[in-house]
Amino acid sequence: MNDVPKQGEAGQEFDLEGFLPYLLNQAAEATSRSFQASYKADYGMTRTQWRVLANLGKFGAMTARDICRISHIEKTKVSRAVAALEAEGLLSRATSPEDRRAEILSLTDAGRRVFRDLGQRALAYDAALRERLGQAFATQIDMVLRMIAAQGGNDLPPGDD
Amino acid sequence: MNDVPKQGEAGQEFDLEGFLPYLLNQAAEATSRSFQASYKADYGMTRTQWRVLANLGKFGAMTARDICRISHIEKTKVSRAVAALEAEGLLSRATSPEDRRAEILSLTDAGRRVFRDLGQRALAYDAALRERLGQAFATQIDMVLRMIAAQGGNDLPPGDD
DNA sequence: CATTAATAGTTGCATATGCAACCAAGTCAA
DNA sequence: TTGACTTGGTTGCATATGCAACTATTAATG
Repeated sequence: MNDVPKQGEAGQEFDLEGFLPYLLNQAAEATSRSFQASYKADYGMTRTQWRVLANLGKFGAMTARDICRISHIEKTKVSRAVAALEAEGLLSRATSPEDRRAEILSLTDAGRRVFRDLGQRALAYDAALRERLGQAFATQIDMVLRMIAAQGGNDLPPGDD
Repeated sequence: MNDVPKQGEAGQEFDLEGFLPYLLNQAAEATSRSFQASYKADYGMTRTQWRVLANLGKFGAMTARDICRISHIEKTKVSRAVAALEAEGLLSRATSPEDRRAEILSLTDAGRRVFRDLGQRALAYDAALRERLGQAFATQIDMVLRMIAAQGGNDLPPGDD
């Protein structure tokens, strides 16, 4: 905490705290971390697992590839999450009749129960958060985040860090 | 993609795509992933390393603990990032005179150079992104993200996922 | 002082992830 | 049909991370 950072000789200096990717990460981590307690502690699920489950819960049966497309999660991540969820008896696979490479994934009853439980908590969590932010803002932010998510990192392949 | 998901019997059903933590993550990942190319490809840095460096670059010399407080990054993560940056000759340590447990971290000249380079790119990246979003919005979103980051997940310890 | 309770950092271990290589089923064209 | 190419998924390996346990130093308390 000593010397004042030297100003960049040419333009303004870079300010981490105004850097959108940084802010987004902070915000994302804060919320995820907070909600993660639910699926981690109670169901021993990973974030990816929770996401896969949520997608299946929301959109119904579909193939791993579909999940990748929809959620922008990497192939291998999905593959492993699916394996784990299956092992837990939360989802089941069925080779697609049309394409024997593909596997149709669907939640089991147990899986649906978990989805409903976590879904409820998620709704509550989300509501509380938006409450604190103010509805108007919360609505706007949705739009912006969607935009960023969609085109913020165009050209690049999916998958987390 | 078969059966329509059964509506939750009680309240509305949970919609992943409207879930703030989810949206934040998507957005954060999209941007981080995009910008990460800079520090990863050119300097072989990890995101954590880049953040630590950015903090030191912005705020000047300080202790690892300070970095933790400021950036909300976990202890061990910082410890390792520091070790790595040191190995690369980008920062140097000096045991604090007041407290021999603490180490004062500061960027070396090389480190400052890297910071300036990446900082420039970050500025450019950020500007382009905000451009696409529209300045007005971008300003607002900053506020909201800060709020979320600050209190979105209060009560919880730092660290990623 | 002597003991006990923090605190700054590091390290071991188990897990999650990214990437590239790989297998198997499909497609396309000669 | 055969051979080249694409595509749905999985796996091996190296790396990044989280958590808990640990060292060294300082603070607090008797």
